[in-house]
Amino acid sequence: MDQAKGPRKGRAIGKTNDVNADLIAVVVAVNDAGPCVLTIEQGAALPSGPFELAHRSLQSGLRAWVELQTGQPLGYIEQLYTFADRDRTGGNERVISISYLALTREEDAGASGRRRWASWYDYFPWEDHRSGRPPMLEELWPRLIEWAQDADDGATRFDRRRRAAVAFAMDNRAWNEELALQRYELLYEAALVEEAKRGGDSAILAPVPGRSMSGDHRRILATAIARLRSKIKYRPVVFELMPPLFTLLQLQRTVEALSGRLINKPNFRRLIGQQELVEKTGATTAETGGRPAQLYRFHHAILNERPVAGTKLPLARA
Amino acid sequence: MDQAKGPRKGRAIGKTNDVNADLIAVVVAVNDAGPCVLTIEQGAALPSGPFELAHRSLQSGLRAWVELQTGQPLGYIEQLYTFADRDRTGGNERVISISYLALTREEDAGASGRRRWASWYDYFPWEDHRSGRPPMLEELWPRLIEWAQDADDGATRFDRRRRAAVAFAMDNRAWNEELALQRYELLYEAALVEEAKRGGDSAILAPVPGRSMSGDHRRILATAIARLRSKIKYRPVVFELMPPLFTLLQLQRTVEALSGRLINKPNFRRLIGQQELVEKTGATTAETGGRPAQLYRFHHAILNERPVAGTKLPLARA
DNA sequence: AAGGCTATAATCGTTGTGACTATAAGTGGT
DNA sequence: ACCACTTATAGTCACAACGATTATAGCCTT
Repeated sequence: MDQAKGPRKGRAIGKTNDVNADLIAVVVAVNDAGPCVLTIEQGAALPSGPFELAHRSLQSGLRAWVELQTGQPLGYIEQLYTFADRDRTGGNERVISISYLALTREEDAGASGRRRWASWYDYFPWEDHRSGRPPMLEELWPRLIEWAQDADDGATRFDRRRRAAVAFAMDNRAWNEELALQRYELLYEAALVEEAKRGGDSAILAPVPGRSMSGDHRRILATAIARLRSKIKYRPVVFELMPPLFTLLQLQRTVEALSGRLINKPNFRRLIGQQELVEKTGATTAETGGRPAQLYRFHHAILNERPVAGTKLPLARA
Repeated sequence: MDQAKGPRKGRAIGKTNDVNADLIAVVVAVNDAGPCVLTIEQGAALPSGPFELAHRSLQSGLRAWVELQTGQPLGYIEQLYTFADRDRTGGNERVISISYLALTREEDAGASGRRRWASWYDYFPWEDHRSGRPPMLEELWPRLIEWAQDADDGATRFDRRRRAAVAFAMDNRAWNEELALQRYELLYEAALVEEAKRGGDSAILAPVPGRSMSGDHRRILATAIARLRSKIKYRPVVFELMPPLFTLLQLQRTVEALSGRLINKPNFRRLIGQQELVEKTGATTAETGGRPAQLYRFHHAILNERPVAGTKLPLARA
């Protein structure tokens, strides 16, 4: 859809409104260790670079930067969010950041030295509920409550308390894995993450466990996690992360890695089966320890027939 | 979340990578005539303008442009999509467009001369199924089939035919209102809309009924419609379009206007009721002709408690 | 041979929700 | 006053979705 733009009124002459546009990629894969994100600078940053004239499109610019910085070719790509940073030079330049989510299979461990796959949960240890509720949550709750109490007026105290309770499953609420972004933003607002202290804020509190990243990259990663956790429930995107052949348990483990919670096995298999999302290959594998499992492949044709009703997953009704 | 950006490597010196960033707004309201979009230039364009240094954020820049061009203040805003236009000057400038969806109540009919509320379905007449399937679809099908047949190789023919069938409910398929964007893109690809012919393509076909817009504004509108039709099913955003007090039937008519299809009345009321999304005010209105209806208001508190499970709507299961 | 692991099938019961019917309470026309 | 028509509101029925659970099968290691 390359349409010429219509006439523009009120466009200022000259360079006063020029900006730089940055492309930032969250590249996700899943391996035995869990869900991973592709990083540079020893896990401190996401691959990124400016959108340049040489790039044919935003997506191709992103692919170029990721491949240059990490050697990783990208398959599935989806736009996440665009935001404008605050002036950082004070000059006549601003930066717009356009973030993308990419899904890939973790292959090609090419020796591009700067790249590194890091687990999601190194950055967000409170997000992994596959082995039950992380103990650190119980240490987190009182700190959030304290932050809520610190508010000036009663309305804000009440609001903070409620937001914290919803996001972090306080007061016997159910954990909602899709609130990953809200949780990070709440911790940022409460100055409980390292990033919140860079602005010169004289907050003294020790940050919560979890590795930080440069800039707002950890926030972008949280955005990607939330988006992906939501999307796997209604679109069959998991298969972008799977090898060509896989067992149903491998598929289930991948979904569990992403959502950060366990799934009932029989229900998972029934759901996958009745949606015709996979097809048997006839081959089996004995690498799983117990009874050899059927190897399946993704039933690509289904993508065409059912553009909407995607991969519903049995992830806790209420 | 205004975090300072980390150090950047590889940033080119000078102005070579500068771009202009445009903000484009799809402002939606619903009145008795149906779902409307705020336009300028007699319905030929959406409000838009460049992101400028004076703007504190992308959102505030958007609000400023919309208010300047139409006098309409905006409430709810949500980012839609960011795309890069192809070079249009051939020079060292590119344009990035950041589009937003805004929901508002159509009040303040202030005399700002350039503004005009236009019905969605003037631009997409095939999207309104509230009175059954639009007859024009039957004239559209053969043209799409013909386009599919025109493909060079068999695989493309098959693919085109299938995409057309899914998007436009051919072969007794069910109509899916969320595919508004796919439908427009398909018509564009098939050169059945006026916009497709601007590039100098020597297509001779007469365009399908439906008003066009300048640039790719109609495509952005289609994006907004698809997003909104999807979102009302899981988030209570409809209420942004309602007056403070409303009857359940008015609420239902609004949802029907957006989704372009009719809803079963008892089921709609049951769903709204059991989700506690509205609360009775005690007041009634007799303006509806029959038995006076209860006036409701949106139960704001519910937004806080249930951040996820939004407004599920009884819109055709399969 | 036993125990452990995984794969695979089948069952039960609750909830969600689409389709439908019935009743209540106003308006306007004759 | 009656009737036709409008809309509001409540209730029922049946089926499909799905969470939880149990049972059986097949291969491994020790």
